[in-house]
This record gives sequence, C-alpha cells and structure tokens, in this order.
Amino acid sequence: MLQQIPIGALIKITANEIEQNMNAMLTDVDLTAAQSHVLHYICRNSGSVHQRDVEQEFNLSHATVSGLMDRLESKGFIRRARGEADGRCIALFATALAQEYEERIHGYIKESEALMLKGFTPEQAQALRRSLENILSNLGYDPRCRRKGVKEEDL
Amino acid sequence: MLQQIPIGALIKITANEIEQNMNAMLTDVDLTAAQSHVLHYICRNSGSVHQRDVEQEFNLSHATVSGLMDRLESKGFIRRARGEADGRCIALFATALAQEYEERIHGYIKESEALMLKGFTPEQAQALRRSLENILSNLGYDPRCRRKGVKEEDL
DNA sequence: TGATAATATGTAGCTTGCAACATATTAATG
DNA sequence: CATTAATATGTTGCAAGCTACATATTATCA
Repeated sequence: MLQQIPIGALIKITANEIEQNMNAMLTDVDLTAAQSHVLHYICRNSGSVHQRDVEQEFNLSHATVSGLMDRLESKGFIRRARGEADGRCIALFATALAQEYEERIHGYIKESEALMLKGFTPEQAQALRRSLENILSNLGYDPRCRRKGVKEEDL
Repeated sequence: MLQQIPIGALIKITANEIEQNMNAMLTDVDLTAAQSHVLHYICRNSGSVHQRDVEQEFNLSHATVSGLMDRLESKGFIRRARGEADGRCIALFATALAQEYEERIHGYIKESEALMLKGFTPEQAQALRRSLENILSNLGYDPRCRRKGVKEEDL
C-alpha cells in the first residue's frame, strides 16, 4: 500500500497523523496543534508580532490566521491591539495565562518532535528538514520573500 | 524562520503547499487534490473496493471518507452499491466519466510528484519516503494492521 | 492635494479532517 | 435461538485550510 502511494499523499497522511497525535496530548491545556504552534510563536514575540507575521511564519492565508486568532482570543490566550502608528496592523500579545502555559506548551512540542523522530540520527532529521524545504522551494515558496515567488507570467 | 520551526509544523506547511499546488492544476477536471488521489485509487480497483479500504489506504476516518464519497458521487465520478453478500459494505465503482478522466488525473499526480521532487536523486526521494514511514510507525501507525497499533492500556 | 495602489484585516462559503453519536447488518457466544 | 460483539456506514458539529469579496488605512504619484 504505502510503497506505491504518491509522496504528496504520504506527506498529507503524515501531517494528519502528527496533528492528531499532538491534539491528543494538548487536550489538558485546551489547545489544538495548530493553536499551540502559533501561540508558542506569539509568546516568544509578544507585542512585536502582527497577524501578518503569523501568516508568513506558518505560510497561512490571512483568513486562516484570522480564525485562529479569534479562537485563541476567545480562550483568553492572546490579546489583539490595533496599531497606533499604523491603523491597519494588529499587534498580538500573549496574555498572562499564555505565559503561564508557555513552558508546558513548549514541552509538548518538544515531546511530539522527540516521539515522531524516535530512532532518527541527527543527520536523518536534518536531511528530512532539507527535503521538505526543497519541496517548498520547488513549489515556489521563498522564505526570504513575503510570500511565494512571483512567476514571470504574473508580470 | 524555517531553520528553527518544528518538523511537525514544517510537515504540515509542506502538506498544505502541495495540496494548494495540486488543487490549482486540477481545476479543469473539477477535482481537489484529496479527491483526485482517492478517485485514482478507486479507478484502479473499481468494484473491488469498499469505503473501508479507502479509509485504510489513506489513513482517514470513515466520516471523512463518507464526505469525500458524497462529493465524488454528486459530481458523477463514482457510484455506490450496497453489498449483496454483506449489507453493511458499500462497493465503489468508477463511472465512465471517471475512467475517461483517469489518464489525465494520473498525469496530474505524476506531474505534481515530479515538480515537488525536482532535483531529488532517487535515493533522496526514497529516504524521504522512509523517513515519513518511520514517523508514521513511531506514532503507532501499522500498515499491516487495519488501523493504528493497539496500546497496552487499551486492554 | 487627490486619485490610485498597496497593505492589513474581516467575512462568507467551501473542502477536508476529526470525534462522538446513531443505525443497520453480520458474527460470535451463551 | 437469542443476546451480545463487531463491523460498515451515516450524521452532526467543530477546527483549520482555502478563495473571493469587502473594508479601512496608509503609500504613491501625477
């Protein structure tokens, strides 16, 4: 079965499995896998991060980030503040509750990484990371630009 | 950015990117990436495959497969038939329309694979596949069993 | 300056994924 | 044979992803 399945489908299957596994260990902090990654990022950059930064960091659409923020805010993990200098931007702050949870959240992320990479040598893990980055690059993703690479036909 | 992002998050990002890329090239056959993978599988096994087989092949819940089949059926790509021998099962058939599209669908899947793996040696691609399978294995996925491995505490 | 473009975010509606519940059918067990 | 298990599927309600459209704000430029 898995021997012939396209790698694209295999990556999707793996992503789903990782997400489920992490969701299960995050139930006691009332967070999902996606929320925990984003919240961890906000905690480390509280106040100096806007929704746009979350979009770029995790390669998500602004619509997706908007929904994630809604849920994190309604659970009391973040606070949104309209920029005073630039009224378009929204600065994101981790609340005291989030800061209190941060260590545990980071622990769960590390635990999940350790579990999925069990038996991997550092070189194998690094090779996997590079392969994924190469796939992203092949698909037009450029981590230095704001978004995906602009193709010639767009000009 | 990407240098420090957890591999779990990186896999998710990559899966999203692949899916979007494939969705874009599948618009003219009115299929999504998920639908195309499943339909390709059904085309190759028309009549001898049940929804349960799709669940196992793609590691999906029956609820997810049920929804996918609803949409493939309403678009006229598959037909569902209650089993005569076993009234619980539903056999899946690829319609003439699907068989007509099959070659193109397969072409898109191969094209997507080729694009994302551009620059990969066969060994690198194989290593990536093995790494993903190892992650799945670490998370309890056993391709020989029907589902995930049963843990001791469940007994 | 005034019109236009770019930017940041929100909203609506869709697909895909899940868990948790329900139903119907078959298998197993007493 | 009757009761209980297991199996296959359906349904509901949610999260998370997208596109497409809308709005408000800032930047640009003629």
